[in-house]
Amino acid sequence: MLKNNEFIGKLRASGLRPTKQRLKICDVLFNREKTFHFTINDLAKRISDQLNEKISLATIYNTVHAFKDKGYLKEISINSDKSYFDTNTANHHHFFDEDTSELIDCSNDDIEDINIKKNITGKKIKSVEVLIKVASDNQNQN
Amino acid sequence: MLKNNEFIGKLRASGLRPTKQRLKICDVLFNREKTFHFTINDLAKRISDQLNEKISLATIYNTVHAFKDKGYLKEISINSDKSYFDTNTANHHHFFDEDTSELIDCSNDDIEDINIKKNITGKKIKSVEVLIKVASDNQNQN
DNA sequence: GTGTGTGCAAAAGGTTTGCAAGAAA
DNA sequence: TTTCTTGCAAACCTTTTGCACACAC
Repeated sequence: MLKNNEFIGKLRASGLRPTKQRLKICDVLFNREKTFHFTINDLAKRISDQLNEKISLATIYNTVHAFKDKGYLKEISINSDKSYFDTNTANHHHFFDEDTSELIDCSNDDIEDINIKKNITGKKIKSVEVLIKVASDNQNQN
Repeated sequence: MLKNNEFIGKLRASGLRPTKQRLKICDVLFNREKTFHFTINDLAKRISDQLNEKISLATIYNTVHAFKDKGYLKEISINSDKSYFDTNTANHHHFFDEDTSELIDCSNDDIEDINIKKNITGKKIKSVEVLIKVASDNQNQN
């Protein structure tokens, strides 16, 4: 259970001023036990529901991007439409439930090592992400 | 090297009328040796460059979605912004070059089998996609 | 002729930007 | 006081939609 002081320290250490808005966003994002998967809209909704307060969308976008750049959030690739973020920045994979558009973590231990035999000249592998799309048995494939 | 007649047959077989526009799009998409990775914009640009002709964006979107639904194209998940499509509909994976935003095929043979030990109750796996992000050695990680 | 497809322009959704006012250092 | 941050509204980009006209059958 993280506290405001810890957030302030973390923000300062990253060169980000600990503003009221950023601390609120920290509270919603990181003051929890389980990983949080969200879109910007989810986050905005949580902020207004949970804190009964509004933070401008522009600020939320700013902050989420700043947090992502600083490595506190991870962006996840799902089919187009919107961006998904993840408070779990460890190396891991995802299930995407097509019925509900929900993301579920899949730890590295749940997938056997991925061994890539091909490589691209002059390029270095930055990340390997596995996305497993699931749906109820009677749904169509994407 | 596919010909117009083959396209007409394929379209008919899928319940799609072989219109002038669809045949042009087929020509750009499938009349080639190598896999083609594209965004809608890429495709629109190719059409106007290569055929010196314009097809309305709405029609291009319609057609690409129809082709995807019929299984002639595959949609690929990259970080948000726009949709990428692939003329290679076989089961395979991708490298994404962060420097150039280019996609490169990675055949199934280039990756050892992916063994998923976890499963989601009541859900069936629809697809497993591996995205390997690469960049020049001196680039930042995403 | 009937039903499908096309193209335009407008709308919609998510995201970014410019800028003035406000808060942190 | 200087610099960074916020918030609004407008702009932007990709994608979708409504509708009249055109084309395939």
